[in-house]
Amino acid sequence: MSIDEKELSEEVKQSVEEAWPLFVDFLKKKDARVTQARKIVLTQVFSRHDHFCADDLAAELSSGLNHVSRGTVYRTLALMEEAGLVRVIRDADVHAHYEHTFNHPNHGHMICEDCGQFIEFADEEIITRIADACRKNDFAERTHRLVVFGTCKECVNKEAEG
Amino acid sequence: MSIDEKELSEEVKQSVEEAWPLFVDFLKKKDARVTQARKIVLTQVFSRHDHFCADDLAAELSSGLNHVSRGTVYRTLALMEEAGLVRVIRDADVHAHYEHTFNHPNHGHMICEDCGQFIEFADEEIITRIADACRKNDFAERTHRLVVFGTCKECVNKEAEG
DNA sequence: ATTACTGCAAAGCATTTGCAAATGC
DNA sequence: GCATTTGCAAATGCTTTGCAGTAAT
Repeated sequence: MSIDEKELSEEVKQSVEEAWPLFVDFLKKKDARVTQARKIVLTQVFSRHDHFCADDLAAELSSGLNHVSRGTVYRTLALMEEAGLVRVIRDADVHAHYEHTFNHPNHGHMICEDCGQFIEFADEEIITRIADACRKNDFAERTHRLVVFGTCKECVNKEAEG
Repeated sequence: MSIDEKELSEEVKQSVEEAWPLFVDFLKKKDARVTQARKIVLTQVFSRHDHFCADDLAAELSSGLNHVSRGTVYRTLALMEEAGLVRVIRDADVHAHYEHTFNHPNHGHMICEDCGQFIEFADEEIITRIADACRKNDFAERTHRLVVFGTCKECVNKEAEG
């Protein structure tokens, strides 16, 4: 049951050929295993040109030769994100987070993935440029959201000490 | 059982005094009703200075004099967002959306709230400015996400025709 | 009076997880 | 051979919803 038998366009094949070794490296560095299931998921990801959601991908792999279970698809996507091979556009975090708008113009947020802290930052130019991009695309902006994920100063230091 | 009996700082009182009439106007325009529960939720929202999540707010209002049920808190927050009084920082959309990163630098997405379409847009300067902001805050960026919500050209036209 | 809103508890639903079997190393 | 992964199905947990009672207009 090799996945190479799938009908893949040249473009997809090439992406997979470039991306798979990167994933293998990542897995080895992590002392994780290089498995069939992980290759199938990666291939399916690169077979899609557009945006997709985890559940659709899982559905596509729920039957047929290249079957991978839902749980494994979710687990592999998380790994691929960690490896930087996939990006989350819209996340389904357990909690929806709010803030009030009153006298508080839109701004970006940095979220520390270690301690969960939110740091606000403002940049007029970014807001202007977003508005410009919308104008160019004839898109009527209602609101926007800019979130940066990473590690805050304190947590970086903590790690360095540890 | 008036909510005015709550101990509120001057600052909070003032925000509520300014924001409540705006919400009342919004509700009237919508032919929706101005209710005690809605005022309690709005007051609680402005009693928080920081970011909060829907469920925490619901927990705070789940007991005591100013009791409001979970369902109503969620429904009211949605109304307040529509009214522009509250902003969602991190949403719990049903689906998490992904895209691949390979040969595909980070960029923004406009999501049409009518048809669900994703439109990509790139702006080098925005990326640079985000990196600058992170540097200033000693924040180690792993990745960022920029999403604009609104209505695409086609859907705006559709509405105009309808 | 009429109609919308609320509370409650149950349902929804994407995602996560526990555990036995399978697979990579 | 041993440890990690997988598949399956059940659990999780935020959010939504149906319905009967309540409150706003």
